[in-house]
Amino acid sequence: MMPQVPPPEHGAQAMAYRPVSRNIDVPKRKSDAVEMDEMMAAMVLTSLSCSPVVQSPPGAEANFSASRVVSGDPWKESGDVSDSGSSTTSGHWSGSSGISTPSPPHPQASPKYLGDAFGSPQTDHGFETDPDPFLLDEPAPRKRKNSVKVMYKCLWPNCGKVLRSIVGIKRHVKALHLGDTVDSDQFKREEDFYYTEVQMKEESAVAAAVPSAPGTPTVEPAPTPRVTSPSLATLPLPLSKAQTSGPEHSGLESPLPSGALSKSAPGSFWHIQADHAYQALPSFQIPVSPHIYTSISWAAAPAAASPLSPVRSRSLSFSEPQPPPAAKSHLIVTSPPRAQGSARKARGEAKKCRKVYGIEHRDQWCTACRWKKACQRFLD
DNA sequence: TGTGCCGGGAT
DNA sequence: ATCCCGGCACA
Repeated sequence: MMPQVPPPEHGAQAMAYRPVSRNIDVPKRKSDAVEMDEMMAAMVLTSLSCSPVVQSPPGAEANFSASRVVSGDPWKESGDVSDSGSSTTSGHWSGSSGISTPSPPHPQASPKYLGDAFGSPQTDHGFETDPDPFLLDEPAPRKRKNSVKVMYKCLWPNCGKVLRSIVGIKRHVKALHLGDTVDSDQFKREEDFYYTEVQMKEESAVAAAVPSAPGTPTVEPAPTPRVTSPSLATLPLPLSKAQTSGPEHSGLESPLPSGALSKSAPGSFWHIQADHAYQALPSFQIPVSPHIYTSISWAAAPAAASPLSPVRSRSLSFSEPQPPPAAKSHLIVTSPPRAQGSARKARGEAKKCRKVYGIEHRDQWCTACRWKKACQRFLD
């Protein structure tokens, strides 16, 4: 897990990682204002029609930030885009990422995607829906009914695919019909000729969109202006999440939204609050790690444990001594049949402050240890 | 015997 | 609430 120093030749790619720069990026590529407007309209529409609930789902987010992942700061990104408590829903993260993770390392749009479009004509009953993540769980109730939504229909013979976003449709055209020569300048704008704008009622649009949602682990966000490397879209999320704690991002940490901090708080944060775990929330100092293990990484672990662990252990090196999941589950299993009525806690195996720091460094102990209370730093 | 920590006292 | 310690249970 090397720090993703942006290799020079990929500079352009890595630059488009965040919404901000995206906006900057777009106008640069689109010279005429009209198209720009369409673009903006599409984006506005999509964002409007997307409730926070929709945005937060990791699946969407995961894919969404695909290109940004390159920049190696997905955690923060997630905070940016939707700071709704995604950390508690970590299960989702793992789940969806688990599905999308095993991305074939092909630099093309996912093979199945292509295969579908070409191989099975039946997919084009005129309404194959936008495989963009928004519809993943677009909560219909949130929609403003009767509002008209602009959709984009592919005009390619026998295709008729309808997408919500202009970007999506362009991408579709490019990827499927023009061949994935996305970067070549000659096709740069050609895709514009292969789609048309369609106005449809929000409701029907949704109806069209939703059905495809459940089964398909889709891989692409509508408003992604970057078409360059579809494969990126399948980057495993947990991985990126794990990266957050890595020192390699330390430079980016300062602008972190506080929300993200409190939830994910990469190492840099908790040792600021050196010690009062005992009375204060343990989540700020070292004890945080166990919580992270259980609530986040743990959930993600089954699917992506191995890639995670190295990073994790590095960032959480303080709590290294304890083997997270094993210890936890063990605890759960054994605790119910707790020893004879005594409320006394079975002595933990984990090292405690005393052992770790020694009596001579008592000042480094956690407060609990200093007060002869149950250690809060090295929980069992 | 050293250690972890409960229970409770002092401030 | 914070700090401290006697004393017990455990390894």
